[in-house]
Amino acid sequence: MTFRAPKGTNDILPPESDWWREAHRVWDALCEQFGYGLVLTPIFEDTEVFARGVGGDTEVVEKQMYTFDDKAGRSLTLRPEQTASVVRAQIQAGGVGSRFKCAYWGPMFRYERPQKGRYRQFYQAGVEYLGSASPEADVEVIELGYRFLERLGVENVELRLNSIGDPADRAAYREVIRAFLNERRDALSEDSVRRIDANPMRVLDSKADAEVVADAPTPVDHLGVEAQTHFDAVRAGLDAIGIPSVLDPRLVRGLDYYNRTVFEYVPLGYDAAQSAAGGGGRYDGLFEVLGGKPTPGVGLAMGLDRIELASAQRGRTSQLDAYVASIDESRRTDARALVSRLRSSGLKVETADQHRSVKAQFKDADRLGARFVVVIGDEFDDGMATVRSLADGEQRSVALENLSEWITSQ
RNA sequence: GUGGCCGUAGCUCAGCUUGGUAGUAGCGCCUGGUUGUGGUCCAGGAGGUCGCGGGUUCGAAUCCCGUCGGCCACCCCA
Repeated sequence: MTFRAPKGTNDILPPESDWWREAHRVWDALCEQFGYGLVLTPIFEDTEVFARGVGGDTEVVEKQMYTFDDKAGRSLTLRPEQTASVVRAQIQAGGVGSRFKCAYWGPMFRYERPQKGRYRQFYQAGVEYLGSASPEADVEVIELGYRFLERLGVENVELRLNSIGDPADRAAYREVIRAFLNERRDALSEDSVRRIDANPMRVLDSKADAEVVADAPTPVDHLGVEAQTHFDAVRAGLDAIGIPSVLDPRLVRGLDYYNRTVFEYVPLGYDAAQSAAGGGGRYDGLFEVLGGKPTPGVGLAMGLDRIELASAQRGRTSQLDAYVASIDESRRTDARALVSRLRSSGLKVETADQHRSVKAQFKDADRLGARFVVVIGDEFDDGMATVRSLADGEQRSVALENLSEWITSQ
């Protein structure tokens, strides 16, 4: 009997995981710079947190949740996203005093049919900017996601931006779009017809009905004064810091808690149906929905699995500073002692774990991408080592006491 | 959830139409050509219950059914 990872889940092993380690470092550094503290929440929550937070009419809640009863009969759900958890945590902690900025990173779970860039366990890095209704918060969050992709070498990213207005704007718009869709009922797909009553705005991003909906009224043309002012400020703010964006009036997103600003990052070179590498928006009503005091918020989530697929740095392995090779069995102890000293001085160093032919050790070093091979032979007794550069084959004698400085200086 | 394509060595894949019991394939791996030296080259070698289960047949990688998994589109979103 052999086992495999469950459908839609992946093992991420070296050397592929080198990218993940790097992405995690980049993310942590970025969030620290931007002033976002770390938030850790449970991987499962009371099912109601998501059912209410994400919204009962959403695809995610209707059919994608990993829900189970624990031994005491509580209904729990593996988090399909983390915003609802973070908001729940803040309410539990007593609410947000002034502004509160936090970041997270971890696995999310949705029961879907897997595809490239779409898995049942997938990874998101995200931030939440809570307690501020200012468009400046939107701009900062959007910039952070943009910089993340930039630092990971994701090229040709299109930032798509839209505003779906305040709840009152949307209620008015809903009647307009409903009327439009009803007139064209016969031309629409089954899915879209079903949405006319439940969630007509969602028909806008249907691929099957793209033609029918091409000249449909859009939410951004039905914004109230306040939402319009807010949206203008977000766009101006992005312009001011040199982040290009395109207005996408058909961008609506599938979670109920969004209002006003919504956005997605789409790497244009990434050829797959699951094209959004990240996205987010404003969710000013979410605190009330989860039983808290009215508190505005804006956030984003970046899809690490998809970013990896689009990242220029994928497959790049980190270099080893030195590989220590022993000339024969009796030199293993000396080799180990040197490895220990070089590592203590901060270098990345590897060696064999038993004596092998020198040839085999060089091959090993080459495979690992070592810059230098340090040969430990009889010269070791005189305090010397032979150092060969694998890049150009140049070889020289270096005193052991200067070795780490010498390698560092190269 | 719906429709389609696919599953042979560690990886990429040929063979499947016309069933006869797997390939000098490429890459990778190991050893040797150097008694203390890689990446090139040459020689040799290891490695596969042909995803799994069942059926048809004297005989199945090859045909049929089921199942698991992957991919693509829809859907949905990260």
